[in-house]
Amino acid sequence: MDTAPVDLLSVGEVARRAGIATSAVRFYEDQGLISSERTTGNQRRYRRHVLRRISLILVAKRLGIPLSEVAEVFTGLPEDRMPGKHDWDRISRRWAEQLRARRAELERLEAELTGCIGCGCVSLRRCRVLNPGDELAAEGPGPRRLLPGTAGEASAAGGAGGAAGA
Amino acid sequence: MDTAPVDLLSVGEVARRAGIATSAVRFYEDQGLISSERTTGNQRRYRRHVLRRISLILVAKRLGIPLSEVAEVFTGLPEDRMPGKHDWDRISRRWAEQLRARRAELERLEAELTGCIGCGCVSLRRCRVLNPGDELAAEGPGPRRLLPGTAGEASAAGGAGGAAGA
DNA sequence: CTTGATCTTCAACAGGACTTGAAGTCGAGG
DNA sequence: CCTCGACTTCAAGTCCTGTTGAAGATCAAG
Repeated sequence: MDTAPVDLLSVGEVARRAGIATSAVRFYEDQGLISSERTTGNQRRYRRHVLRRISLILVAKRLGIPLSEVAEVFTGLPEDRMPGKHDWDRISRRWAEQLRARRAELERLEAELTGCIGCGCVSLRRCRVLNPGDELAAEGPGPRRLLPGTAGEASAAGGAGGAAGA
Repeated sequence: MDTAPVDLLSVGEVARRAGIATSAVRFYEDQGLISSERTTGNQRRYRRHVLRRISLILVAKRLGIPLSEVAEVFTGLPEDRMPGKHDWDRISRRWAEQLRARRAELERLEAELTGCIGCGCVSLRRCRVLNPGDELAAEGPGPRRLLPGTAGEASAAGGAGGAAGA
């Protein structure tokens, strides 16, 4: 169904329509998330449907989902046509689940922390959350008891948190 | 109140008790989150209360709170004594609030996304979440309508992905 | 005093998602 | 044809939280 060659967009056009920088568009292409054809002069020309892909990328970004994951779900997408409702269904379900898990984790931490505010750990000793590791040091290394293996992950959220800004 | 000089810990000791790497201890000191005295031979010697500070840092880390924020709350802490219950109260309340906000944001996204799964955006056009920015491009740059001002922030957060895991 | 463990500093790397800059090319209007 | 803005590539920088390595000093025990 691609009929008119008119539908080809330059990188600047795509960037403008998607509301991102041209550098980002090129970056996404480098990452294999979108693709383009070239003019005789070696300039990129995108088909319209890259805009939908970029929308998906931006949704993922807001959700705090890494590009690698986006790349993964994109492998199931047809390269030559618009992703359809079925595709979006599949992807949104998958991401909603990830979101749910992340929220649950946050809820757990929140409960722990607020529980601790009013709790009995008056002297701060043996508090579950604080877990000084001083008197308790003998039990083995450090206060990681609450987040078993995944400690590394949370990291910045910053982004995700959506908070901070570039 | 500091009586015995016996209470001075080397970097290795602190690391072991806190359950982190010595490099991390030095890093925290570089960042001004903890402090030390030096022996005549220029080696670090920490007072016991740095362990509590490190505990706070680790809690923050689990919460996905950046070190810069930790540094901020630390400015209100006395340098020469153990942080007390009052301090911990203040800090935990503050962090709990941030957590709450983060969770709320996630819930909002989740609702949006799951709402979208079963919703009427059959053709994916004019979907709130997807918001192609194609037909709608005229309204100004891009699909950032849902995250009013902060869109740029997410940036790397490598960690941020927060979620996803390192 | 010697040995070996621990310590010192400083620089560089990791990785995620981009941005910025340099140096040069293309395309469209006049 | 000229010019200017938009485009090209590639390298390097940014932010964050550390880790790793190199080269050398110090500490505690024997």
